[in-house]
Amino acid sequence: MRPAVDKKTIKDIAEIANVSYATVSRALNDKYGVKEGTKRRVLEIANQLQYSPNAIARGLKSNRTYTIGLVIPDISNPFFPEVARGVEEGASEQGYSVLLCNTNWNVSREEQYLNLLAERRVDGIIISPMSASSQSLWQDEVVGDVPVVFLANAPMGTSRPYVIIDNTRGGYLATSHLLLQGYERVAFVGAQEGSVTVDQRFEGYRAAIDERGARFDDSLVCLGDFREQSGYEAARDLISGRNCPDAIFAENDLLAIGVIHAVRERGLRVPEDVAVVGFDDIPLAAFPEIHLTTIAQPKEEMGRRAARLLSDAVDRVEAGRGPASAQVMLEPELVVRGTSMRNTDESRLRAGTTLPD
Amino acid sequence: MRPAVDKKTIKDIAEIANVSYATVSRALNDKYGVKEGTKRRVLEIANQLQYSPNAIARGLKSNRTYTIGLVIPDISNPFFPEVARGVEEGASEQGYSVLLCNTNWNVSREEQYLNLLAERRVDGIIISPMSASSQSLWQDEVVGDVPVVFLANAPMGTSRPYVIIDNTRGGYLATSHLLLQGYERVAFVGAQEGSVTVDQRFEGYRAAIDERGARFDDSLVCLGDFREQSGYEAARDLISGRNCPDAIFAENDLLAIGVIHAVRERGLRVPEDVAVVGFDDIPLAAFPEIHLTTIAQPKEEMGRRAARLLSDAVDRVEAGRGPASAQVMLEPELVVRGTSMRNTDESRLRAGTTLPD
DNA sequence: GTGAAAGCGCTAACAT
DNA sequence: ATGTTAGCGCTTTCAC
Repeated sequence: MRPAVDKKTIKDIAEIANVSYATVSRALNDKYGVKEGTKRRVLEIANQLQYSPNAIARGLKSNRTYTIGLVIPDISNPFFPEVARGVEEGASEQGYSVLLCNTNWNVSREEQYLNLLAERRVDGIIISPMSASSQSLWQDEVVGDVPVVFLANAPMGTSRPYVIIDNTRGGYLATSHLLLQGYERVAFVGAQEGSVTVDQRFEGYRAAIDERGARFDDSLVCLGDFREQSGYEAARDLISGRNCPDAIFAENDLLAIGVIHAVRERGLRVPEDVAVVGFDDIPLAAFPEIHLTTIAQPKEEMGRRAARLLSDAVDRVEAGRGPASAQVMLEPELVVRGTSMRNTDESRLRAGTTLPD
Repeated sequence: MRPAVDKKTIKDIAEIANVSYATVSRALNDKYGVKEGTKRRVLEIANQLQYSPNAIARGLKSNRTYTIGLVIPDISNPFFPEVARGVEEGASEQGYSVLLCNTNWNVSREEQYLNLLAERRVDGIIISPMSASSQSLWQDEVVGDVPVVFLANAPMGTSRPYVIIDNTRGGYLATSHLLLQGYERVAFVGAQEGSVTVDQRFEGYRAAIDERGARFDDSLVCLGDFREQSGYEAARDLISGRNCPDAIFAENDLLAIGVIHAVRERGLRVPEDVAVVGFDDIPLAAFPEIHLTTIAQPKEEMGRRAARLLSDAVDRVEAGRGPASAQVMLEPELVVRGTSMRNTDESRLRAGTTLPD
């Protein structure tokens, strides 16, 4: 029971304009079959009344909400804001609004949100799932027939649309680069096991090692979680271990930064003693003070494309055509900065900018 | 005309359960006046049918959408992700979902979104407005009687609820700190003029200068926009000007980081030659490589409190009680790090961590 | 304890 | 060109 001025409806307009409210609806929606005069009058009155069409009612009738859900682990993780921005942009271009769903890296919250989105009858869902778990979630039980697009992280072998980069290739690029620079004992620092992206990046790492004739060493692989602290700890262990690596590939930038801190704290130099390559190219990585070599994902573009893909999927479903699923795999890009080049002017130069004196 | 399995409704359940659909509604909503037996049966069937209540229909009936709009300039600006996270958390605790509205620092998009949110009949709006402009927007024409809570940035003298920090005091703290460290010519670098927060931070700056008996110098004030680049340019100009400052208060951290880069590029040392203090305490500021002294805002908490405030406001409106407006002004906190301490062990120590050797 | 029916605001047949 | 009416899925009187 809202007090204040209750919102005006088409009936209010109809009454004043002396027409049926069907006519008002037609006029407002620019349907044909309305005399110019009445149309103008209706529009005029609507304006005066500050009429605001009720999207809820419209949605009930049309079965379309023009809303999509964006399900991500954590908006405050530096990887996601740009992605989210891309999604928002793409979505709003297509006339959709975005419900922000932060799962907090929590599988049950992910499922909760999926149910919520179903109840809200969103037109579609863009999700960056916590992969391992998601395998089961995506057995269609939860999402039903709502179009879904995976973003940045997709279950292996899914038939649904997605926008990702080639993570395996990314891992390969990173590791090859290190090997080509002459580093020989390249370690792998990763977040939780069982994550599809982590696994694939590791796969690329392995492939590069094998291809370049380096020796794979189990003790050079270190898993933890996705936070800086985890990278810090991993690197600390690696360095103080019996066979200290001379390069570390961290499968995300936050980890990589933690790695750098641990290395420096140990009194070692980056990249002279230990080189570091990250993954994602978060904004932090580009800062002169960090200047991290990394594998870039076009985050904003990925978001935008996911939104467009979803919009297409919705249209297709609406039109009765089946959910043909575009699966977009973008090329990762190696961005060479200062943490991976040994004995070059570049590395000295860059390291130099960090110095206060 | 959705194909596939059309969603089940209470009628479907009613049919199978051999009761009227009113009864189903009651059972589902746990209303009293339903025999235990039927209730269980209904629930059972609902479950089997994978029934998912239609929030749209419910919303139409109840005039409540359990959705709020979060209107911010740009989620990819490092200040906002944490704020958004807080909002999302607070909102979902209270049973609300969050529509993410990125205005892209664009006044007309801000207004567009406000209209959109009105059409969607959100239960309330949390907004971090682009203040100067917003003065007009908030003449209630656009938002009507939808509860609004301002976040981080509120129009001067508004009677609506808000959650902000004391920006004037923040500016004062930052500047005093610099003055107390013995710096004498403290410059002010700010984003666009006419922003309430910028103005207030400047006011604090002025107050501190006057109070500490320093001389205010017009040529030490430099306005631009909110990006790092702008801080960089401002500092470059200040430094090469006739009276180079020995300290710079930048009213946000991104600006401050730009300032630092300009100073270093000029061959000057931070903080020995030029001290820098920022504002906001974005995650970047805490990194050892930057280690920026700054004024902290409890971003996540602010978001959470805004969500709670809004929830309260909605409840109040719903209950017919007027929109009593809690206005929360939090204390800013000076976080002293390495960019503002001259000639102390602390500063040398901190600067030292930056060195690769 | 349960059913019948009205109605939330809108759109879309189907009349006229 | 416009009016009448049904109905989207649900909640909620009001009867029985």
